Amino acid sequence: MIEYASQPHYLVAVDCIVFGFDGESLKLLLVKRGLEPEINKWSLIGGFVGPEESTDDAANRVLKKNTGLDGIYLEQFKVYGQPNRDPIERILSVAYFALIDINKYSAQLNNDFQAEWFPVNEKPELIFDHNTMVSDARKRLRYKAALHPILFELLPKKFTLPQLQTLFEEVNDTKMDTGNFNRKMNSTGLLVRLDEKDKSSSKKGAYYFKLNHKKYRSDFHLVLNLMPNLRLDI
Amino acid sequence: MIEYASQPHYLVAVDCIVFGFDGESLKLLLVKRGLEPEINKWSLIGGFVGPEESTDDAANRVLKKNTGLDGIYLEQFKVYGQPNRDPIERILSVAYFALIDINKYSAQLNNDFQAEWFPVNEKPELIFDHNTMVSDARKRLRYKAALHPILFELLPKKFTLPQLQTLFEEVNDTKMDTGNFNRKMNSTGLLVRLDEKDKSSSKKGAYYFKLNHKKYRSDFHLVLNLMPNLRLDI
DNA sequence: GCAAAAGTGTTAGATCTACACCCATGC
DNA sequence: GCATGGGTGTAGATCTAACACTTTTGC
Repeated sequence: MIEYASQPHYLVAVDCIVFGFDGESLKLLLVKRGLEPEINKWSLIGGFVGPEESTDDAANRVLKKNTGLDGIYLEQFKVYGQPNRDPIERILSVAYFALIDINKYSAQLNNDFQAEWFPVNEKPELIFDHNTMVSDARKRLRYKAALHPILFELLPKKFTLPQLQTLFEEVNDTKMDTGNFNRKMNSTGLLVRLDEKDKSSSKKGAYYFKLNHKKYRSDFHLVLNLMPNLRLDI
Repeated sequence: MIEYASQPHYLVAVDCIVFGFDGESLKLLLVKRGLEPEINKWSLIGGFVGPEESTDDAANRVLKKNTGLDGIYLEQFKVYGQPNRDPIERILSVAYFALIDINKYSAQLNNDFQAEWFPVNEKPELIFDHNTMVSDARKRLRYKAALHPILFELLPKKFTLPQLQTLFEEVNDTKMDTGNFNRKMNSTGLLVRLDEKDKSSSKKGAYYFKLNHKKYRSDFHLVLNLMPNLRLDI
């Protein structure tokens, strides 16, 4: 007869792949690890799951501690459960990806914690299986972003169509046709054009848009066809 | 300074939502639970994760034990990590959904284990949060099946277009236009028509098809548009 | 005026949807 | 011959991809 008491118990952690976007490239928030083994090496933001909290709670707590932010877009995407993924002791890690508005929060991040933003294609080597986690998270982000408008979570309140297109191109590692992109975005009803223009990157200037939050909430689960020729790994 | 030793350890389990299809309705494989608490109540197939195995290994082992089958289509989809989900002690559960060909394996299942197939809409109440798991698994199956040809995993070697359509309709809880469905399926290149017909459900008979395995493997990650007007929860 | 980025228009082709219509066969 | 489920055809609407074109404005 199987009983609970005779079964092995394990450490359980959460790790967060935190994405940001600075208008040019997709970025990743990494921290210098604060405990042995591999102390002071780059790692994902993570921590152990406490006895009174769910894994979601733990991920939010860890993010809050490292970024000062509440209410971040957070999505659990995979458990890493290989018995030997940590050299000291078995730890199961529940991985989350997080999307944050980099502009809003960068000041706090860089001062209060040993956190640093890296362009996603120029990240340092990470500890353990964190490199795999990042790779998996990028795939998952790509998948979700092709079907749902989650990338708006990465943008500031005001943004331009060229910025939005760059973001899509970064996430999908591809180039898109501007005409078709604009038409598609405008047809979703998710964008509200403002009168103001951003002239920082062109003479003509690009209109600022804001998100139609009502439409965003109501149509979030509607599957859009945001990327042509979609081929997705996961 | 945080150290591993001072952190809490938890039980970790896997639970499998096993789907089957008998040609008419989508089914769920459930077992009578074999340990306290809630012994002899209906539950998902599950078990504790052993010290030397990954969670994937554990899911495969548990499935093998309960179904006699190797090489089942298996996909991890969520961790259930609420601290109080089990009344005795905290257990984190890694949930997998599995797709199996019901015809091939039903004999073994029903004899050797206390396993039973239930139509997915007529399942009994399950223990703990297993009802939520089933509901989440159905959503995830729906999502994936709308974009990738995974439902073939549920079908026998030979199947007809009407059967396939019924399966899609069951999974998505909707009705589809036969003409459009057939055209779409044939255009994927995934089907190979056989000479034989199934006359069991009509006078004219429906051609049997088999899966083009090569195409299935090569195009698996290509995102198809298998369902119109898609709205997906997860 | 010219260069450069933003944004609009156009067009051929593909796909989608709804629905009408033929097919094969057991009774 | 007719009912029944299987399967095909078709026309209009919609969507797509590619690319040419216009707009704006700092220099």
